This record gives sequence, C-alpha cells and structure tokens, in this order.
Amino acid sequence: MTLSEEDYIKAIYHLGKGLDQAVSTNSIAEQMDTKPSSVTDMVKKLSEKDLVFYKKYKGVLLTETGRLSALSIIRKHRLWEVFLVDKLDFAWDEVHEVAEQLEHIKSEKLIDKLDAYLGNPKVDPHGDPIPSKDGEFKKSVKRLVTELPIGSQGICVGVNDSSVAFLKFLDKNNISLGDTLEILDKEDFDGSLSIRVKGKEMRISEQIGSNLFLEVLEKD
Amino acid sequence: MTLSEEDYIKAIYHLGKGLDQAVSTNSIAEQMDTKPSSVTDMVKKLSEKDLVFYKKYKGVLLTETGRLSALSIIRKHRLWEVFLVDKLDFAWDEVHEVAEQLEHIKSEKLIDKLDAYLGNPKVDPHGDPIPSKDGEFKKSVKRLVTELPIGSQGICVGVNDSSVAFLKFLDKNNISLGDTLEILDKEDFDGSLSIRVKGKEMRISEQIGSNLFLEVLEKD
DNA sequence: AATTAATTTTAGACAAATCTAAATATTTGT
DNA sequence: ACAAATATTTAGATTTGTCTAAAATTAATT
Ligand SMILES: [Mn+2]
Ligand SMILES: [Mn+2]
Ligand SMILES: [Mn+2]
Ligand SMILES: [Mn+2]
Repeated sequence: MTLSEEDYIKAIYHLGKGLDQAVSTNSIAEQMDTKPSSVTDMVKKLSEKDLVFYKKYKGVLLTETGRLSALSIIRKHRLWEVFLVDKLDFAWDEVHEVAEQLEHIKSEKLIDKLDAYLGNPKVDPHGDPIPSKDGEFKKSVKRLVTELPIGSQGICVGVNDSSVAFLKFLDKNNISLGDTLEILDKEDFDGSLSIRVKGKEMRISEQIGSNLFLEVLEKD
Repeated sequence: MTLSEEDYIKAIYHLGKGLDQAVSTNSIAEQMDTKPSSVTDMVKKLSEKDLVFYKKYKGVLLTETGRLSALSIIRKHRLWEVFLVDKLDFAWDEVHEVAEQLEHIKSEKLIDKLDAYLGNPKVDPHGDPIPSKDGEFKKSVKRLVTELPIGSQGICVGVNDSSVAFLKFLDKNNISLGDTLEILDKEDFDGSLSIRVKGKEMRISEQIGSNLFLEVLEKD
C-alpha cells in the first residue's frame, strides 16, 4: 500500500465513523484536500485491490480488509502521538502533522517495540482509543466530569464555559487540555469532586466539573 | 526535497566520501539499485536545484548546499538508529532499513527533541559519527584495540581472527559487535589491556586486543 | 591509430497521483 | 414531473520517477 492509498483508506474510515456507512466522493475530496475527480480515480484503484466496495455514483464502503488496514494505520498514528508527547515532550496540539508522516513507516517490529516501550497505552494524547494489533478497541466519548462515575479516567479535551474566569481557574490549578484526569471521589453534600491531575490530588466544585469535558473510553 | 531526491543526495555524498570527488553515473545507479538512465534524469533535476554540479559524461559533485543537505539526512538517519537500538532494543544490524525510512520525516523540531532525548549522541550504533545541526562532525576510523591509546572509546565492529576459538571467547565474555568498548589501562609488562564493555570492567590479553576492531572518532 | 568495449545520455514509454474542463447522473425545489 | 442545482465521473493533460532500447561519448586494447 502506498502512502497515498493509506491516507485515503484512513479518511474513508473516519468519514464512515467505522460503521457500514457509504461515504461520498465529495466528502472524501474535502477531507483529503483534493478534487473529486482525483478521489474517483483513487477509489477505483482501492476497489481493484479489494480494500473498498465501490459503485459508481453510490459512494464507497470499506471492506473488512480495508477496515483492518485503516485500524492498523490509526494504531500507528496514535502510538506515535503518544511517543511524541510522553517521550519527546511535544504539546498535545502539535503532534498531528508529524504523526501523519510517521504512521506510514513500514515495520511491524518497530510498532510492536514502540507499543511495548510506551507501556501499551490504550488512548492517545487526545483521548482517542488505540486499536490493538488485531484491530480491537473501545470507543471513546466526550463527557462532562460530573456525568462520570467515581473511578473514571479520561483526557481533558474541552470546556463548556469558556469564560475568562473559568480558564483562569484551570490555569491556576495547573489543569491543561491534554492532561489525564481521574475522578477519585464525589461528595453527596455539595456535589464537589476529588480528582487527580498530573499526579496531584485536588478538590473541585460541581460547577467546575460541569464545565469541563473529558474524553473517556466506553465501558466494554 | 522529495524522498527520492534525498536518497540520491545521500548516495552521492557517500560515494564521494565527503570529498571533492566526482561520482560516476554508473556507481550511483549501482548504489541506488536503479538504471544509469534514471540517474542521468535525476542528476539533471538536482543540478537545476543547485544541489550538485553536473557536466555531461564528467560525473557529478555536491555543491555546498548539497553537502549540507546530505549531512542533514545522515544526521537524521543515525539519530534514529540510536533511538532504535538504545530505546527500542533493536539489534545494531537490524536498524538500517527502518532508519532508511525514518530519515525522511520532515520536522526540525522532531529531530532537535530526539537528539536531546537520546543525550546528544556523537556516534551511531555502527560507530559512525553523527553530524551536528550545522553539519560538523569528526571522521571515524577503524582501529585494532591495541593501536589505540588509553582513554579511547569506540564501537566493536569486526574481528581480524574469525576463528571459532576467538569468537567463543568474545561470546563467553559477553562482548558483541555493536558494543561500546573503553580502554581503561594498558599493562607494559605483557601488553594486556583493561577495558570496560556494557559497564563491566575486564582484562584482555594483547592477542585478543590485536584481533578486535573498534570504530573510533578521530582526534580533532 | 583504429577498433572494440564500456559508460553515459537521449528518446520514447509507462505507472502513480494529481489537475481542469466537459459530460453525465442524481437530487432538490417548484 | 420537470427544470435547476448539485454531485460524480470521464477525458485529456501534467509531474515525478522509473524503465528499455538506441545513440553518442569516452576509455581500453590491439
Ligand atoms: Mn498520513
Ligand atoms: Mn490523536
Ligand atoms: Mn532513505
Ligand atoms: Mn549507521
């Protein structure tokens, strides 16, 4: 598989949300920043290689082989993102472009060893799940801290209330987007929460918790 | 610069041994495992981009820009090799193919951070020098252990006497090709040497030392 | 010095990946 | 249901990197 084919397969997977959804030529073109006519050409080639089902004017769908290829590329992309953030101290929002290149390096041994070296991580720095070698993974969802049960763990990915005051609070308490947050306890009395971020335990009010989004893995 | 252009520039650098030597079309073709006609085409393109001087039938020579480009690619190649061996536990003789791919990843920040993460290494797992960001490096040479002064440090790259007995000795003492070896002391009386390999000190006879090759950096 | 051999370049072709412009099919709105 | 708008495909061209076969140049041998 060429670099370009891999990028197309990945785009088709993302646009179809991993489901049995036919994906339109135009949507692929937009995602890949190319022209629809280029997409048609490539989609024909992918169809020849049995990576997608394709019917003229009716969109495109990954075959099982195609789906597994997509997951393999996504696995590599996300493992490299973990490497860049955990080992090389990249910020969570500057890893995508580099991972976009690294995901195409061909060596099964490399990925196996990288996975082990990183401690077999289950999620990438954006909270997205890392598929296993054989293409299995839990889906991830975006939830408010207050919506989650005790013991939950996720990655801070956004805020509901983007007021200056709220952002200042987060900054002051050394909570940044991209940080892993664990819910240790909930206080029935006032709904306040005990959490751990960057190894440090702290208590936050229900109001804070209801404005901070975590990306968490779904239960089985 | 495309991946292919980078590989050509690197090949031309290696064939010219970093000196002002004109390199022949055929030698490049052999090194790159392509046809001479393909080399001629590429060499014209590189000449257009002022990466090489090229005169029909007279061979090709890197310009200063070309030389610096070559060193930049070699730097990346060797840093990745160190990463694969030191961090991912690859054997020294299985890293080349993967590094051949990784050397083309485009991100200055990535290489800076990788360099720092690896502890700014000066040599790769084969004992070859790693050029600095601005293209400076010491040449490396292959020397018998006995030819080197106390304090020398290098990488085991070969044997003079490949007898079973000698190889068994190395194996028994846990010395493998690719290991870093440091010469701690020399005994005038019998020429025996005190060395350190893999953190362990040991004493070897002059006969052993005169059959083991080290790749070492030249003094300034 | 002339012939032969080896090297190098040119000419023409091809596959991959892309584009523009034009043709065709599908969807939408009346 | 039909026209207009939108989406998709085709046709033809371009760039990059490669190849084969043939021509041209340089080097080696008698
Ligand atoms: Mn990519
Ligand atoms: Mn990610
Ligand atoms: Mn390479
Ligand atoms: Mn090396």
